[in-house]
Amino acid sequence: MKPTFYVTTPIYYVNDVPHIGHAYTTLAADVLGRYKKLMGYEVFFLTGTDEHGQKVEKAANAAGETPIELADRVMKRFQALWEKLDIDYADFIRTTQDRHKKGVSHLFSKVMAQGDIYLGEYEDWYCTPCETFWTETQLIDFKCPDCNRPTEKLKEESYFFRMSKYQQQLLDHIEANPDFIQPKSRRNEILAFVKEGLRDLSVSRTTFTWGIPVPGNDKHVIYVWFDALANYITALGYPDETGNFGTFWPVDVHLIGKDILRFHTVYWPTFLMAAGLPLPKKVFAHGWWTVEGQKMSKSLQNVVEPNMLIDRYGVDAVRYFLLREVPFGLDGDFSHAALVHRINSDLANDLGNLLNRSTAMINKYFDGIVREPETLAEVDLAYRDKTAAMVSQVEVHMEELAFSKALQAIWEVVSAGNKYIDETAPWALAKDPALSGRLATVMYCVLESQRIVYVLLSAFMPRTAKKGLAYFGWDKDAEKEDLSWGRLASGTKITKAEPLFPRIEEKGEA
RNA sequence: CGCGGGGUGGAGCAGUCUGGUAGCUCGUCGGGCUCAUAACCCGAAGGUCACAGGUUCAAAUCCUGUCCCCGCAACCA
Repeated sequence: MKPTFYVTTPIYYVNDVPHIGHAYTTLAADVLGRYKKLMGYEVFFLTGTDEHGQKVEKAANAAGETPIELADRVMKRFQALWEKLDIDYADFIRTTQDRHKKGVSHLFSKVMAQGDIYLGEYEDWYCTPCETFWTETQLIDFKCPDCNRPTEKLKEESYFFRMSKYQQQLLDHIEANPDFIQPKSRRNEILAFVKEGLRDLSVSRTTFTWGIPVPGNDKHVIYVWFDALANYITALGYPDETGNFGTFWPVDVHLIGKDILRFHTVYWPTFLMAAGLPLPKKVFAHGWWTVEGQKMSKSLQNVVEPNMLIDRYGVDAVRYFLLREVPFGLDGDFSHAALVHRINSDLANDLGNLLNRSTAMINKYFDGIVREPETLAEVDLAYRDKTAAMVSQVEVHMEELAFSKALQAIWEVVSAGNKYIDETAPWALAKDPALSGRLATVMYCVLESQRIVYVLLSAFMPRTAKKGLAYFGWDKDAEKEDLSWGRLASGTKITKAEPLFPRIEEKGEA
């Protein structure tokens, strides 16, 4: 039986339209999923949309539509983007779907039945025009931090989740599982946070209706985070614990942005503990993108729109850039200049040009026919070993979700290929017919190394990899076995490659 | 003194745990090659490793203090 791998993105809130941040998380999940699939895993990759809550209700009212109309509309924009980004997800869950609502109700009832959800009330400061509750510490001069108008103290009936009860158990779990929360800096943050003490959490609202009703009390809707987080199991069929739930839970990794770390590493695990379910194996919080050095914000009008990027630069260039430019987990800066630079230098000059020069040579010297290599010389062996080492390095880096390092490891072999050509100087060998066997060997090595590069790249840049592999006679999906040296068959006819990534003339500013 | 991370050639980073020629990518300059998308390969210049003390034969690396930057600090999807 195949090993399994379950990876998720957050479900995106339909109050916002897709931007580069959403694309980033989803892309990372896609690459990880594709890589695991390549390595022989049965992969379940889940994404979706979060469609309940007061903000959606309000936004819909403002737009003169119903909440579900708004959700339908925005949800399609997410799906369209994922298609354009070549995102290969297995399931797309919406919190308004029946399967989800049933699962959430079940989870809520179960936790309540055992006494970990109780009815109480909380008292906070309410801003009537904003219809929002604020804690005392959030107020500025006892005025609403949003609109600066006076607030009044109001009591609201609410269901509470006994989160405090799970504080120690959660601490123990985090301490016993160093990889549970990554990167390490985030783990430390959460550890400090939990140590300060967990309060019980309000898990219902009565100020709006767009949500899943609390079982047995229609006046309340379930708190959006309780609702949203449960998607990770309802999509697997929970509460039915056979089927996908049995196969894929606990999840291998939840990929998230750093803004929602606490929900995933405090709330969600304690909900699961209360429900008696296993905890996620890993939660990884990646960083934020700034744009041209500035914080991305609607008011600055600098929100990067992924559709436009893809149209302008191509999907694989965007995929490559986002994962190569910045270590996963750290913040990074997006700029057109940096993107163009990556395309020209890494994709056109290094990767693309290597394919061109080598396919050009084999056509010039051997009419494009791959010949059986002779015994490998030292320089060939070093190159072959470096290629093999790359495969295991990529494995190590992918295990740590170090996408940038994985790509660097691949590019070391691409560079080694360019250097190898320089050192072996095939054009010199070609002048002496007696060296034809040697020339064939050099050609074989330079092509075979690249073939393996493209097999690995199939996780990162599926279209480019497909095009590249086609030159080596690969028309099927690459598999793990294709990563070993020597699978390029002699007799294969190789045509001269078209440029994979044409250089982009600089100065093309936004 | 709330907790945590960080300040290294023009830019972005590694190295700090386990002291001992300061490394990588990009940029700049010079050279080589000609198979290739004016691409590729080689070499050079450039840093008192935030600042001030201390420990040591020896400190970017350990200790103390100072300055500066950035996360987190509970109901926010």
